[in-house]
Amino acid sequence: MNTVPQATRVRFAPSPTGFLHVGGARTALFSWLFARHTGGTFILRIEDTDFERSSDDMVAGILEGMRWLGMDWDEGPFYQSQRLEIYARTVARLIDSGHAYHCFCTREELESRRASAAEAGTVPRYDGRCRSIPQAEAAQRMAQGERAVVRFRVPREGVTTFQDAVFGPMEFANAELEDFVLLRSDGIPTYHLSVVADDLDMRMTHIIRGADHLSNTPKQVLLYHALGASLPVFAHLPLILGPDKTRLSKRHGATSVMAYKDMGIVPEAFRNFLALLGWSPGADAKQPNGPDREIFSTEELIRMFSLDGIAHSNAVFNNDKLAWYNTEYVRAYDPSLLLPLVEEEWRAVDYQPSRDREEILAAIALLQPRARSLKDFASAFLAYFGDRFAMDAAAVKKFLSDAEVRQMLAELGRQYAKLENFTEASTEELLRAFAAEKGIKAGALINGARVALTGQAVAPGLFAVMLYLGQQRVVSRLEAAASLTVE
RNA sequence: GGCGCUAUCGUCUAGGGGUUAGGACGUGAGAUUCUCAAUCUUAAAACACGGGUUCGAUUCCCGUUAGCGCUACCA
Repeated sequence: MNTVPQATRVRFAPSPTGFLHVGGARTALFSWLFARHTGGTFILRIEDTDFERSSDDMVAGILEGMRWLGMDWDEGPFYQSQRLEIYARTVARLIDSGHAYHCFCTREELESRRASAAEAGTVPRYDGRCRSIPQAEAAQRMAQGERAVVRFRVPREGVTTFQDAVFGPMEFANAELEDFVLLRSDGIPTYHLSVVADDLDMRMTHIIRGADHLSNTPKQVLLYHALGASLPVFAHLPLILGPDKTRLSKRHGATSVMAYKDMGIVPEAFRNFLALLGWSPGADAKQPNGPDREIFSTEELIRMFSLDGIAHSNAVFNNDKLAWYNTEYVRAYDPSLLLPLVEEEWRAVDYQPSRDREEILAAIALLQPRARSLKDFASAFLAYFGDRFAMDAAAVKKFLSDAEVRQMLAELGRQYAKLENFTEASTEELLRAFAAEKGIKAGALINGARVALTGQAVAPGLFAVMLYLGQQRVVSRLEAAASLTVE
């Protein structure tokens, strides 16, 4: 076949029956990466033909999630609910060509037939009893007010085949397929019809979606054939599972991507993590000396992404690894780029730092080596951004429960007040001399001072903290240790 | 039940007819001593099972088992 290089057109087509969830986000990411890698077009289409379960809030939530992850789209969002004529036209064509027919069986009838089939132990498949109703008769019955769905006339014999870019050649016996519904009795299309009609209308070249659609694909292939269209490339993605290896769901906790934002995850970390769930850059990640690479910039991901690297087996979502990615990203950020994200966290908890921008950036740089998430800056590390901060009870108990130590810290504070050249070296020198004079281990004083100064048992090196905080704050916070009550 | 997909450390994965089966997360141990949720060193940890094919299978084929998916007037 003589193939003309064709610009790729790929879509992400979520159903707004829930927020953007992890699985959907991964599908979107792979589609987006593929479109960007191939220099093609990325299209967003909202599949809202299930009016009962779709809502505007969910659409907004999905768009928010897409933006958070930095996945921009070139066309859309298109809404299937606004494209009903296209589906009606498509169905009319299929009826005219004999590929589809009206079915007057009611839901109740179908259900009872399914039930008895189940009882008899046979396969509960639509028996095609309305297949032979002539079009004229069908038209007449509908004119009299009878409700009908439109079904696709699946060939009784033969096989339907297609090539999946991930799973390879696929073959399904037509006899396994039933005459599925294209148009519901209220005139709303079902998924199979709308997805094919739209993918055709929007000239999609690649259909990237979850493997849960693999078994649905032959039905759609049949539709393509019936419409005289050539097939797009199908690429099915293995699913993402929860820790118990069942399909990821609400039971497993956070399932909406925005929940991860709320946990203090930075979008780049989430994206990096997601990209390597079910896809691997293979040799591109190998380094001559040292471990394989795990951290990739967006540009690298786009450059390296290919359908070939997609795994065939399902993957378990690993929270620990996500947390590790987050840590790596949070620590690698330039403080000035991290600041806006931190500020968002502060707004969320209604916190206002009382230091100026330069100091805040310095504090962020000081804290980054120990931070794991954006949340750290909005809770544990607040003592660096202002004077309003909480004392961690466990830390106080561990290092400040001795009243004598608290008194010594206050006294140390008074000595610091008199220190002329307040530097890392001088503060350390003074503290160690003071400890020696008091006959106490320097470590005990250092640990106590850390808690007095930061409210936490975990902090950067104490004297770096002192230098950052400045003489005045160090003095007053140490002196305040004396009046601390420990239960 | 039928159909489909899948199977490498606990997890994510690399690899592929002959390898000490590689890396990452997590876990254990040790070091450091100014804390650790920091850092460094280090250890344990995998080819599901059974048959073929082959001089040789973890790799290819078949089967078994297990897991997942589909089997709607949901998508």
